[in-house]
Amino acid sequence: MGITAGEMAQLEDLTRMKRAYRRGDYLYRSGAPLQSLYAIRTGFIKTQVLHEDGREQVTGFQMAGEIIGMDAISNDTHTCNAVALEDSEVCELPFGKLEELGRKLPTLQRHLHKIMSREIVRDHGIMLLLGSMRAEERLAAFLLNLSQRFAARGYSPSAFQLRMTRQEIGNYLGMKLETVSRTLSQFQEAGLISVRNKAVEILDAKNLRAFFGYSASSL
Amino acid sequence: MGITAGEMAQLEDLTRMKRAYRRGDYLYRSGAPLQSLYAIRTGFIKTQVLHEDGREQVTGFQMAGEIIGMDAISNDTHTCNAVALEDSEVCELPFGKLEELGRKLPTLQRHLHKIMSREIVRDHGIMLLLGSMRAEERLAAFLLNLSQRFAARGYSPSAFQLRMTRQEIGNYLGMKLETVSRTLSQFQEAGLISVRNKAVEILDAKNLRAFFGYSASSL
DNA sequence: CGGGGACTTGATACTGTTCAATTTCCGTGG
DNA sequence: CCACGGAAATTGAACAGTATCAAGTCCCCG
Repeated sequence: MGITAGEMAQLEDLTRMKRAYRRGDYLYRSGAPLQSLYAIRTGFIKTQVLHEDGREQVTGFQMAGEIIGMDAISNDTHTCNAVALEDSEVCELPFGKLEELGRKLPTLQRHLHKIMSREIVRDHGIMLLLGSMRAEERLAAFLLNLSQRFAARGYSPSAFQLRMTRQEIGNYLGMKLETVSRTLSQFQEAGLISVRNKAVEILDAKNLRAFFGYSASSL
Repeated sequence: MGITAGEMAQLEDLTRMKRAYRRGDYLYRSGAPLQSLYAIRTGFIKTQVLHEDGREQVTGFQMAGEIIGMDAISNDTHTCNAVALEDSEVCELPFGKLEELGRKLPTLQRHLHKIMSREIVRDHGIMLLLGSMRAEERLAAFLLNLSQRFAARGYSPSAFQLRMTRQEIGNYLGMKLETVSRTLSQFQEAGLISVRNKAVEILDAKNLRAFFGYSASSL
């Protein structure tokens, strides 16, 4: 690929600036100028857009290995908030350097493009979910998506802790917290899952999956 | 910016491959390999994602000056369909060349990044709309967004033709075609708009805007 | 260990869907 | 160019899915 030692060093430099955030801390806020993209190392982050009238929409829950902040490239200004849902470690990737280095390293360039594209595809999946699924289906999709992402990181796909409140889940999925709670209880009664507060166990992934047609791949 | 004559020529080459599509033609289909991005010159395109169970979701209506196809970068495969809603002219921009040229022309590179980011921001706006607005608000937002985009292209912001059916509008906005129809009639009775089939006139943008808090900027 | 937020559950209200019946529009073929 | 036929749109009535309001419990943070 023609990566020189100097370039390699630059790339390493990019990932060295790790920073710790406490639960509730903001990585960035809507309106802040674009400085960096943020690569999550550990922890859990939520992103949310705000509406002038006070409404807000959670646009995603991000975990280790995921990169956020790309909304800011469009106008050199962040258009959403990013908040730590638990204590987290995050790498700041100065976007200017990323672009510059991308010009020298086609692999890096391509990688950046794929990451942005993946976000677009994910968003389309959520539009499908919000636009055409019922509450049960949305929640089933949500749980299976979490399950899959935990599995991909070496954690149990069947037992995990929710890092967000019912309110935040509901906001993300376009439903009220009471509906989230009721639907979780309903899944539990049906023997599909077991819930106790934030501890969730998926008992019957197959039938849970049946709730919304098929795979939870693109959330 | 240090653009050489040769590079300039390459850039021009990119935009030369214009192609005509008839109403109903597909620019690309879900599953097709990534070849190009598509810059719309004239006409109207809709993009839609498909779900295994047959459900589909319109993810956008695109018009002159807008670029689509970025969903395909993630996996080198398109994840949605793009269909011409009327006869249209579209430039194909071979993505490989775009990336290559981006390495030489920082301005082009930055431009591509902004376009992808803009799509992400737009999608977040739609998530907000789908997740937290009522039918009236969604439709008002939709009409004002169209109005604004027509205005930006030198057309009347107050009188225009819808290029899509009630079904397609409803699918995009997460509601049924009957609800779209009813809500349009309701807006008309309230003196906010005038509708006759696909011909829409916005009579009272101010009060229409009041329906959903504020600006239609990010749709 | 105290208190406030998070969660659960029930009863009721309401928005939007579904089903159905017409009407209108528009593209196609004669 | 007109007539035809199927698609698109409108409108009504009954129904379903969620939201809303409310009360009470549980958890966990400081």
